[in-house]
Amino acid sequence: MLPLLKLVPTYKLHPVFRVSTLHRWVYQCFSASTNSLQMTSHNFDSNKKETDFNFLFNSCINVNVTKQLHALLVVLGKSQNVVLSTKLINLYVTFGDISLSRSTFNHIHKKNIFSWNSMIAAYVRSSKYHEAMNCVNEFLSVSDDLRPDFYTFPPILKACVNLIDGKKLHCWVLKMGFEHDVFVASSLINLYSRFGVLNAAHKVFVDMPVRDVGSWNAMISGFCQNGNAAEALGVLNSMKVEGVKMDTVTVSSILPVCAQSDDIVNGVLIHLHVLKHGLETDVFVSNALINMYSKFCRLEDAQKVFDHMEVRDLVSWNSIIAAYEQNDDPNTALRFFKGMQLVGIRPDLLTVVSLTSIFGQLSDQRISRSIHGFVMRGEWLEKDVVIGNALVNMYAKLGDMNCAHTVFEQLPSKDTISWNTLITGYAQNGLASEAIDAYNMMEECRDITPNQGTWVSIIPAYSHVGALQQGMKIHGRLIKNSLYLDVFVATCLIDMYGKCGRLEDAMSLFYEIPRETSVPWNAILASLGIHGRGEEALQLFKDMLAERVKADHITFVSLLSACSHSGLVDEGQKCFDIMQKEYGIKPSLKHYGCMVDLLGRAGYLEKAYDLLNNMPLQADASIWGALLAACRIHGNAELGTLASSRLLEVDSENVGYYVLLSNIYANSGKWDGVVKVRSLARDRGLRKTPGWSSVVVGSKVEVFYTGNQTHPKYTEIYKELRVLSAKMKSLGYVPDYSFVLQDVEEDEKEQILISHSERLAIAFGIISTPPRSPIRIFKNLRVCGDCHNATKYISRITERDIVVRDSNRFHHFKDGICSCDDYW
DNA sequence: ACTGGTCGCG
Repeated sequence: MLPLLKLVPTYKLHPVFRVSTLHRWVYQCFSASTNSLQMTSHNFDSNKKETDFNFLFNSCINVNVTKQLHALLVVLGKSQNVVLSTKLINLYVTFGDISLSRSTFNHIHKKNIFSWNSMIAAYVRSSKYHEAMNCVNEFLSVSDDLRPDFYTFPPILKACVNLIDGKKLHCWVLKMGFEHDVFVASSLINLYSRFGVLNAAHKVFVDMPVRDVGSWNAMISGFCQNGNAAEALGVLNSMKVEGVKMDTVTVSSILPVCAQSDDIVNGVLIHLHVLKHGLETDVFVSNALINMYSKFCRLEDAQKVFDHMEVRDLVSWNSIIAAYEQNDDPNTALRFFKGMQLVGIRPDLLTVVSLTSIFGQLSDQRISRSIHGFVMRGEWLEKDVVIGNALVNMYAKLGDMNCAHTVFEQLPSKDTISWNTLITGYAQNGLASEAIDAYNMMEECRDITPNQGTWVSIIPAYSHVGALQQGMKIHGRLIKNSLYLDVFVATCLIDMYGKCGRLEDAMSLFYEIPRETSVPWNAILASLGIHGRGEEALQLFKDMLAERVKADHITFVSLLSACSHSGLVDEGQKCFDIMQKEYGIKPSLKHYGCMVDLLGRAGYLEKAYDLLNNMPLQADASIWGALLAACRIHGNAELGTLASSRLLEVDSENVGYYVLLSNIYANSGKWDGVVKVRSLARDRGLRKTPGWSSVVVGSKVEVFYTGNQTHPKYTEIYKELRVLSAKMKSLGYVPDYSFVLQDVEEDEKEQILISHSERLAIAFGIISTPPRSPIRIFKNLRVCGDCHNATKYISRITERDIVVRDSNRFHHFKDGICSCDDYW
């Protein structure tokens, strides 16, 4: 007869009121004199049955009280008693002292199956899986008369660390006929789920003649942890059909699935179930609720759950801290961290991971360094890679890639995420070629396999420098394993094709991939925008709505900038309105920037200025910059002066603005203004962001910095530029010195214009590629106005199509004409 | 007397 359902007494923990009983007792035994100790032992009837000791065992609340009880049992001559010793083994491991469990176990002369089971389980409970397996082997070799029973298997199955052993154990279970025991079968389900063999797990599950809520939970969590949300919810549903009610475990494994599959309806329904059945007093449940609401960005709900908790553990605090940290509120997160310290809960590794992210967001250099020190002192770097990865990420967020790289180098072990973090750090700090170098080094490591995270960090780096060939190589590699269908990877590829001027390739990829979320739509809308195809962007937006894809704030940034690049003022205005009225999206600085740009470019300078003045947010440099650029196009020196003075208040470091202002003055003949701006720039000792341009020749990306004279082809490049310059002048080109800020003689100014990075890159492209082939240039800043003009002439003289992508948009030069004229 | 299934990081 198979043991199917058993009533199992679970180990109840120690009612506190009994503590005093034991203390009084132990006090009588030990704190008094030797005589009274003996007297007490005499008084205590040593023939008492084992169950008479229960109240003492129930009174043990920590390892010290347990030791006292242990000593008492020794005095009473009970140290050989297998029942009492087994209880001690379990108590010691409950309080985290596995070595005391072991020595207690060793002292038992006649070990029985109960004591072996407890010892094996004790190792598993303290995550010493290797020792647990050793103990099993010891058990099999030492005792001839004892056989494992169905209590032995669940812990062993849990300790199993590879699938091959798992399958052997499964055979063993079958041979001994334990496969229908609820606990053993649930453990098998759990084992197969851990190794991702869900069909095997599911087979064990369906073959079970009797299932308790634990078996359902094992199956559900198996699907959950392998990311099969639909199947998990399916099992949950049949559980409901069979009339089994969700318990705290079910709820805490299903809630993360709701978050993962963006299923807020089910999430809230489950929360209602929790409230109806009073499950919210369980810490696991409340913690899972906090995490779920955090993923849905519903911080009020997360906090409500947190506030109502009666008992909060480390995970609760970590969860609420991470909730605010993940939703860009580092200050509140920090307040909760302080609250946690106040109630005396010690931070663990994950707390520190959140803290690094918080300080990265707060961009506080000093505290960031102190947390680095804290990690080093605790030698936490050795404990887990995640903490090191978090530090690399923190320094990257602070823009300090030197420190990030140093920490990275010091990591005792590096995983794929370490590399991804480093690559992303370089890429997001505009150091694309360093990102590419890091990626190439990563490819050389044999034990590191790139994953989705790698692609989404390296592809943008390639598109940043216009390395179309390399990007396409990755695309080809991803087609082999279908990862290009991953929405995030595909979106990067779309963005890359867009930014590299291959709009058609971007479009065809877009139509190949799943489009249920706004993410790929936003990318393709932005691509259309920088190519000046505003009408098509608006049409695609209509398609997006027809396919019931929800537009978000990024959609509107893409859309507004598309309108702005194509001069679609009314349409842009309309988008701005429906964004607020129909979607309830509060415009951010980016949206206002697009609108100022849109109105300003089209010549509605006053309207743009009004909007800027009346917006509820503090204008930043990019918005004043947009207004200033518009003033330059339309030659409005007054407003331009005003904009630039405000601009220099918020960002006096960016030399580009001085150039713009000087250019405005020069165009309106205000030469004293030009002089003033130049001396201002000189006095501030401006170090400008190094401008660079890149050009792809063959499969190699060549990068040129302004004034770069170290390139191996330097002589030929400058020779070509001088030849071109003479031809350009004969066609009517006049250098525009207002783009030169330095106070030098005219011929030197011409030399400076000639050494602009975009000019060097174009010249290098001309001398390195066959005649009349097209040239693609990338520039990290905006193209200089004089270079823009010069490139028109160059395209005519050399009969080449020249495509220049700068930080703002595409410029397509063909036969002396550019696709856009408002180049600033 | 001993057994299974639950929450948090980049």
